[in-house]
Amino acid sequence: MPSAKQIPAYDAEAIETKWQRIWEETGLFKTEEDPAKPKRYVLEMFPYPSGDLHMGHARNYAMGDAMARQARMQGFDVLHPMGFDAFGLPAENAAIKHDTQPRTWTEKNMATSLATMRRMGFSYDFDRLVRTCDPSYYRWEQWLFLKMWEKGLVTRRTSPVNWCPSCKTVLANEQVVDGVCWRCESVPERRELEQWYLKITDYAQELLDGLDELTGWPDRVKQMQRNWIGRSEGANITFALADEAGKPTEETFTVFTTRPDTLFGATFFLLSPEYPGLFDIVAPEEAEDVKALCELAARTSAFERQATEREKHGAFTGRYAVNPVNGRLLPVWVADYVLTDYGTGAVMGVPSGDERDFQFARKYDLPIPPVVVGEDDPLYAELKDERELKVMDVPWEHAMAAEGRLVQSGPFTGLVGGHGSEAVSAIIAWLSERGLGEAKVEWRLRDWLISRQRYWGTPIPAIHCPTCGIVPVPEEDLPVVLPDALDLASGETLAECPEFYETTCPVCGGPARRETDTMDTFCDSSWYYLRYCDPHNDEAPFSKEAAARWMPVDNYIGGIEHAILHLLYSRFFSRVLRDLGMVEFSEPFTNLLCQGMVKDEHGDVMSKSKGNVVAPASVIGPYGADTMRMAVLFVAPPVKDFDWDPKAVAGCNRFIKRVWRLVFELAGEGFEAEHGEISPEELAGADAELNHALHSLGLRCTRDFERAQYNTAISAMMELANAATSYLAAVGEGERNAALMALVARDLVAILAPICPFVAEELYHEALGFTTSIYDEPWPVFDEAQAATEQVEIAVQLKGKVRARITVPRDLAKEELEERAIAAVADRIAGLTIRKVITVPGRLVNIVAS
RNA sequence: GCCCGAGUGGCGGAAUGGCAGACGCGGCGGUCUCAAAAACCGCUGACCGCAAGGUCGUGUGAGUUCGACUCUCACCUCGGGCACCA
Repeated sequence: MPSAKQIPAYDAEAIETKWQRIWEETGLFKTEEDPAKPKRYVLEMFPYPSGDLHMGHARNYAMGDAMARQARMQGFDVLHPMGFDAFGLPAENAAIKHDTQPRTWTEKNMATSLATMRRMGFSYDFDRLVRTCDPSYYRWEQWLFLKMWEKGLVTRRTSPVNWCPSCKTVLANEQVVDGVCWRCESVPERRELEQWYLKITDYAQELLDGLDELTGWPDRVKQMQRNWIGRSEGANITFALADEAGKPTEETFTVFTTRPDTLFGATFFLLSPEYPGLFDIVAPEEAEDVKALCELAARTSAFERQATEREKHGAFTGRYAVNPVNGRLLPVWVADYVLTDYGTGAVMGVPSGDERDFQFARKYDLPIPPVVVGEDDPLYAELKDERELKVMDVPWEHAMAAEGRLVQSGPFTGLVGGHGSEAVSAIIAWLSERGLGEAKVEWRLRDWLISRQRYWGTPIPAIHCPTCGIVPVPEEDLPVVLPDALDLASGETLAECPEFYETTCPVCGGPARRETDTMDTFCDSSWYYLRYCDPHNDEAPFSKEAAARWMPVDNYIGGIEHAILHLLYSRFFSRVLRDLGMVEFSEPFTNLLCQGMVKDEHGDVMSKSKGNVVAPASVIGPYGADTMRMAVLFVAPPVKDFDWDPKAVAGCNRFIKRVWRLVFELAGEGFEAEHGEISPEELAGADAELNHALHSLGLRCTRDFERAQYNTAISAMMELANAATSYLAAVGEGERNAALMALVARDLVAILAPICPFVAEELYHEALGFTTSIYDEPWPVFDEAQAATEQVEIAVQLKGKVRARITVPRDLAKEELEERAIAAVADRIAGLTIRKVITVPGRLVNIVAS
């Protein structure tokens, strides 16, 4: 018999401190490395240690921890590691500001963040902590760089780059967001610099194709990567420069176009202001104009120059190109809207087929002959019959159809044009036969610029020798250690630190200079997930066996802001490592969950400058970590943004306190003392109802865990608590089924455990009387058969509208069910003929009568 | 301009083509209390009705279906990605 046992008060802080200590002492969350168990690799994106963790981290890690803890209970060998993305510019800037060292600042922040992680009860295996600023880590990054170099994936070249004047370093293409530096929002300058690149473009097609296999990734992210990679199919077409007499010379230009079908509509020819050898072809009398235009382009920022609304500027070169398809002479112009680093830097001007060319033609009064007429054009019908129109007969107002039939296009007139159309193939074939062009694919993706002119990063392992050129640092000399104690506050850089850069050439032994650029921090985060598999290896970045055991990551969780940068770079690194024979897979992350942002009460992004940041500590203090964890998971589905709501937090705290009392009440003298055989078929009334609730809600909750829908998993727990509360209210103390109550109590605690670990562990011990950890308890088994009730409510519909509800035995025969349903609505269908009866067993009967 | 998402009560949000609004917040009423807080119980989409009950209702309009928040088409609004990329 359950006794009137005194229920202790719920003291979150005491409980949480206690279990945090015990879990650490017993090493409960060390990775087991038990090959008999199936593996599960649960990973949250590691933080940049810029201070303490914020709400976004708390939400991210609460999800990962729920996943890892549940997987463990389900019998998986779980790898759930954590680390720090510890190199980066904010540390250096903070060090300059406070006259300290980046390492000191970073160490302090890592310690603070670690304390918060422990306080939150995240079940990380801290023995595997990885910090990218440790030589034991970046040594292997330098090693990987050397391997890539050997493979020909590292290049050093001079090209126009984005230089951030405030960060005093170059930026990767991906790091210029909306025309400004992703970090400090200053406008980058365009500079011609020699820099280090990784040839990610070698993998462009594969990175694009691989997206189709990633069924566990959100479509949104895959779409963003597709946009970023930007594959365009078209053709390269050769145009010859004309001589004085208008005859083709030996000098040619190649243009890339996605619309070769509009070739007959070309009326001018364009070169970019940076086109190599431009001034060799400019006619002397036009040189001044062209020069002015090039200077204007050089003065304009890259972002401004690429703004869609910007007015186009051009200058005539005084020369003509020959359209290979009809011999027409096209004036060659220089235009500032032509990009130098996409395609060939030369473009054919088709004003009727391209909005930009159209604007240009209107401004400089160039002809605009239509070549594609759309279906809705009045000319279209005429065209289908005649198949030919006189050149220049059609006014320019008919321009700008993306798809339609070709006009004024010689032998191709009448063909269907548009992207990937028959006209495109026909013209490419025609050009190919004559050696004037070929099909070509272009990419928006550029090679990854990885060198940074900053101190706090992984040194690039290269040496500049006056005799031998640029040579790699020999493997045995790794790591190239980043020196401590530069006087950053006075502006000292690696390039001014002879202790660092003075060295000898590994080839000739002569005096040489060490490379003083460091690597982009995104290199650090492109392979850290592999290091976790084998974090203490000092022979290799990781062993093949360890990678084979744990990779790929089964569940990767992090913010959408990494959709392009980090997630694309990591996919690239994985493929390189595969081609180096170090791993067997191509895709590093099987399932990806991008959690939404936590915003403030008014829907604004939390930021220090706005002063609207809610610190995790402000919730953990008054309510405890369990409440904090539940709140960030309950308020919204994982992928959605949510606005921080203190009321919702209080609601979660109320629920935890309710469960606390409820479990003590249900558990009686403890699980062992109370539990006994329960024969489901003998349960009746309230007992049967409670048992049904346990199994149906347990199933729902389990399924919601599996699809990472924590908000609905929690509501299933709440419903189970409600069912148990109703049971206690409805059944007198002497009538209660103690065994059933003990079972409900144990299972409720078990399903709560992944989300609220502290209170679950405490209840498991103190209310239910267990002595082992709840994380050694298997996930409860819920039974489909017991989830079903004997009586079911059936909706009776008339033509799809619910008109009555009847309660019948679950296994009632179809005929009888329909009979009863018809009887229930007899007065409504009196005088009508029943045309059809649709029955969905256990749910509804729909009667169609007229 | 191109490409993705998303529109459901006062709010956050639930619903394998089958009883819309689970669960929570808030609100209203009650129990307990000298009182308040806490806790607990009940009600809570809109409109009509004393009530039984009825009508309407998932951004708008059409369609498919016995039946549509769910599928199809068009449109509106919001959010996101790409963008002088030829």
